Amino acid sequence: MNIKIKKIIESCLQEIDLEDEVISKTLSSVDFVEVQKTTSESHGDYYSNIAMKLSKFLRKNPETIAKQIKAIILEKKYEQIKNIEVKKPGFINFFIENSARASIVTKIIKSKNIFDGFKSMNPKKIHLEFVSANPTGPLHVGHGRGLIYGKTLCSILRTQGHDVHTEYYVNNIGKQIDILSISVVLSLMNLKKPFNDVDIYNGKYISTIASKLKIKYEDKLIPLKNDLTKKDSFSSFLEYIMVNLDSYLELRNSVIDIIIYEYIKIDLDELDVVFSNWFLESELIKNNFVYNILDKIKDKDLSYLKDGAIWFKSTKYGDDKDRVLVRANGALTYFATDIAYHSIKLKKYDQIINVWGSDHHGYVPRLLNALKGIGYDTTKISIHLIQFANLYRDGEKISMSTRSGEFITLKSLIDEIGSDAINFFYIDKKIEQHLDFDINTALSKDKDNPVYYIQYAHARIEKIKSKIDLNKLDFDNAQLLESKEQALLRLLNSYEDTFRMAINTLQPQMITNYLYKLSQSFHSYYGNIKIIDDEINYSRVSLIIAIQKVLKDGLNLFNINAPEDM
RNA sequence: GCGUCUGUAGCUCAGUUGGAUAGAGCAUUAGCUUCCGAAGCUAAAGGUCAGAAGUUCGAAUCUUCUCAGGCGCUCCA
Repeated sequence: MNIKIKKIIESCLQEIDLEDEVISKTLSSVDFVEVQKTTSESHGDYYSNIAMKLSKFLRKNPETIAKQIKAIILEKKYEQIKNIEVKKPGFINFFIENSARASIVTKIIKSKNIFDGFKSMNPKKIHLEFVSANPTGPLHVGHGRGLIYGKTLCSILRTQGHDVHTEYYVNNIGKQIDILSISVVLSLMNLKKPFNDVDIYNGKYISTIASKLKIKYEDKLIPLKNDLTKKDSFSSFLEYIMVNLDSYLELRNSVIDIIIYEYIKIDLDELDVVFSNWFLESELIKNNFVYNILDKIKDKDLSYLKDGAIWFKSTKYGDDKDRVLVRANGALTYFATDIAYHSIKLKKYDQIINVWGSDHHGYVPRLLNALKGIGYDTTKISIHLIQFANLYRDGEKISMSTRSGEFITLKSLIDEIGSDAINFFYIDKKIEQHLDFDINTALSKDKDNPVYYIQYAHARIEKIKSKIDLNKLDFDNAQLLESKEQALLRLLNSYEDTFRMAINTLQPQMITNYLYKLSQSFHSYYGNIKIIDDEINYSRVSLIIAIQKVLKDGLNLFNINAPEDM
């Protein structure tokens, strides 16, 4: 409808005597004529600010221009336009006919899925990486936000018809993994020992993993115990193990496998998250890929050798200092393998999206500059940085440190509040916004809890449907003249604009906010207007069926249940 | 110190990309059950959009500065 009005205005402008110069300056730009939904009923359904924009060029009062435009449009008598008003600075407000407004009801009811109209004109091959938590323990609540946001992006992008490949990047090598493995070793040897250079992991899962590996490794470790007791730094301990336990690498891989298959994947299953691929960081080294990339960097004169390490010249791009690619001990940094990983993605995909914690933000320019330096088009990469989420219970903030083992696992949170609440609350705020996640709210069964409130609207409508004969369904907009009905129709008419904006800008919270508003409007309607009275008003039934459909398809986009009874 | 994100009602947050009188929920106050699910509805009250300057017909939104908070500034990942 707003496109129709836009066209009407455009054709109307032809009739105003604009100078050629003005025409070329204005009409040539596609979006010069703007038509938008009004925020208040008293301003009609749509408005345009065209008169204000033109006043600059015409050097005329915007209000007189607006009146001129109004007169021309009214003269032509468009059937869907009921009235036009000109307000204060020069707004032109359009009031459309009830029939035009109400047509959205049948349109929604007839549609298969309300998101069907959102297909992209040019579907892309998109690589979407999210979670990618280090396999050093089960997922905890701190991973939840990135996880849910990532999977929601996936749904949204697939709704648009993109070919989305989801990937979990597994950091299965590096210092943290050694710390983890040694933590298990210590548990296997029943050795409690603080190191002076690093904190070990000591969550309950460490001993669980140790018990699984006991039979295989205990005998091999016992002979080493005497010597190991004397090592009081982590590095010397690790070195001794690597020299004297020839199956250390095997043990390390077993630990990672257990964590991935018996913890992380189980947690992901609970939330119906399935990755297209699990990409192992070690694969980048196995086939020499990283070293080829390092050669490329060297060829571009972007790296140098100093103190036994290879450094990337990131100061050249404004970084505070240069950054290490290969450590003096020959080990690759995360930075080095990540450059390689992204170069693979860049070769195979049209667009790359990484969902990362905002604590990585300082790292982003470094990575992009390295990739740009060796000739890649980094505009294909977008990195979504997620701010931290804090959990609250009974008004108290719950701490979550992985290392101490005192964290709350994601699984225990799912068990407590259910996946619907998880799926909702983690995306209900803008990602740049710090998120306070209140467990009490998620558990409450009233208006305090938006998930419940939306689901309740859905269930209420279902209940009404169950009481009537749906074969008699009929729709006549003349039956919907109550102000609350008009408000609902206005809201339904805005779903396409809202959802399109949400989808194009990848902001799911715009959709959840809309669903909440729609539910609110419905509950108010329900509380004040009888739908089943002595006589059933089937137009009203049609209206609420349309509402229910929007609620259902909206909830389903986020993998949230739309219960028929609760 | 440098970088980055944030600052909107007592609290938690929206705000359709620069539009008209800034909106919800919670909390507070006052109402509504012979009636489709009260898990709800109807009201009231609550604001210097952190502050200042600028851009323009028009700013919570854009620019600059100041203040406050989170995060980052490892040969960690």
